[in-house]
Amino acid sequence: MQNAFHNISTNNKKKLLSLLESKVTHFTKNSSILNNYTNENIVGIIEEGTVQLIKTADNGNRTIIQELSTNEVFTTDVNTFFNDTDIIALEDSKIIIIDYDYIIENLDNNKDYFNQFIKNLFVIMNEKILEKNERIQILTKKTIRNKFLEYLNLQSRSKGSRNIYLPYNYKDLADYLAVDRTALAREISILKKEGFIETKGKKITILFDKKNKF
Amino acid sequence: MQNAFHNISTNNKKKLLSLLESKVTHFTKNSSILNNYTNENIVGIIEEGTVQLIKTADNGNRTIIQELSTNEVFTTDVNTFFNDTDIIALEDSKIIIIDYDYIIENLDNNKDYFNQFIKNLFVIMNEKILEKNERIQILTKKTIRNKFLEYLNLQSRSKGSRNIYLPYNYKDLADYLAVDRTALAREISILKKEGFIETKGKKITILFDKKNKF
DNA sequence: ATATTAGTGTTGCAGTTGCAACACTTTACA
DNA sequence: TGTAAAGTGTTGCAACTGCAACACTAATAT
Repeated sequence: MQNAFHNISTNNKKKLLSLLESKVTHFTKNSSILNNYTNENIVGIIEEGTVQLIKTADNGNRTIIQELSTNEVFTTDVNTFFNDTDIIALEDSKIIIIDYDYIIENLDNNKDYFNQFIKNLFVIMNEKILEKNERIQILTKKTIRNKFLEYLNLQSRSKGSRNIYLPYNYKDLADYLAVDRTALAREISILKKEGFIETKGKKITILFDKKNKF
Repeated sequence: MQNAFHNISTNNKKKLLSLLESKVTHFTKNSSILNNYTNENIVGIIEEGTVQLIKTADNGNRTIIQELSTNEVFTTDVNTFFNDTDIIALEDSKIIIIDYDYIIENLDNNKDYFNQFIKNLFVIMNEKILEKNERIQILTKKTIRNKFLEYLNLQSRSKGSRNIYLPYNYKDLADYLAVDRTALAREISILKKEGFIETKGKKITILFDKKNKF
């Protein structure tokens, strides 16, 4: 994921943040970031710490949608988040909060560092769109088996390898695929018995796959 | 959805498109747009006609992910689309094709019309992200009932009304929720019997909803 | 006006999934 | 180091869902 301040000097970063009237806000561990900005669209950039986008299910289970660290960006929208969704600081964090409208208003600006920042945000937004497309592509598959295989396909494709290293644990994978963890374990077990895949901890190897001609 | 040429005069639009070395390409009915751009990231803007983002399921069923008309924007990525996804012209269409990289490269440019264009694209990209977040929020619900109720909640919330007018038919709604049409019909039928909702054609009325205190 | 096609609603059934309960392993940390 | 907490794998079962088959209605075209 692109860094929002890629190719921007520390000095210019300061100028930029002052131009955008951004505020660096401290959030203590486990505090809610979203609660403070329910009436405006903001762009948040993690300066220090870790932040999690969390959704609380009907039964009270909380699942992590996304985890963001230093220099990563999140955007919020008044209409998107409510009730069951929140953004919380996983540890004490410093977050740069920018009013979305300030960015739009400053687009006429012709300062070098601002243009670089916009360029970066552009790349980041595009990345986010494509990332979400991928997730939707997976979620629209109708069985756990197909969701999981689609996940493997996309990973394998983007890495150009039949070996996939899970970036998180199986519990989180189940959350990402929006399925029950134990049901996923069952399907993975079946796929192994069928000789489709091999697993060793978080390494999954696709043995063969007719669809993608492995 | 924001128009990509919002607040840009016809004359400046021409200058802009020439600056970005965009090409207006004609696509005949049912022809594939994506096939022609497998090796580059493009931004497409519909000048005339209608375009559909189509996904072909394992069983051969084709479902429409998105339908775009005049002035609407789509972006593609080399890594995102393959095999089962395509963008096709629903009717003879003129499409403005811009190389994604050209937009990025021109961000240093300080022409008014270019800044306005970037501003528009920015708004569009943000809209798309939030739209996709909504869909993901729905798709991660585990039952048809909950997917449908989440859809109703989001619609009702954004319109500020208990009356929801489906923008498409029940078949397409099922596709959007990624569930079987007849199974959705069954759930809707149950919700009606339970007195949760009332339907009259494409108008759905939420009668009461504990969660959102109607 | 009528034939054809597209959309809608119902239901049985088989296959899939969530959930609960459990055993076991790994990790975190006092 | 030992103990609690977190993660993993298995299985039975009830609930949910996709699919097929069907009837009916609405829209469209000739």
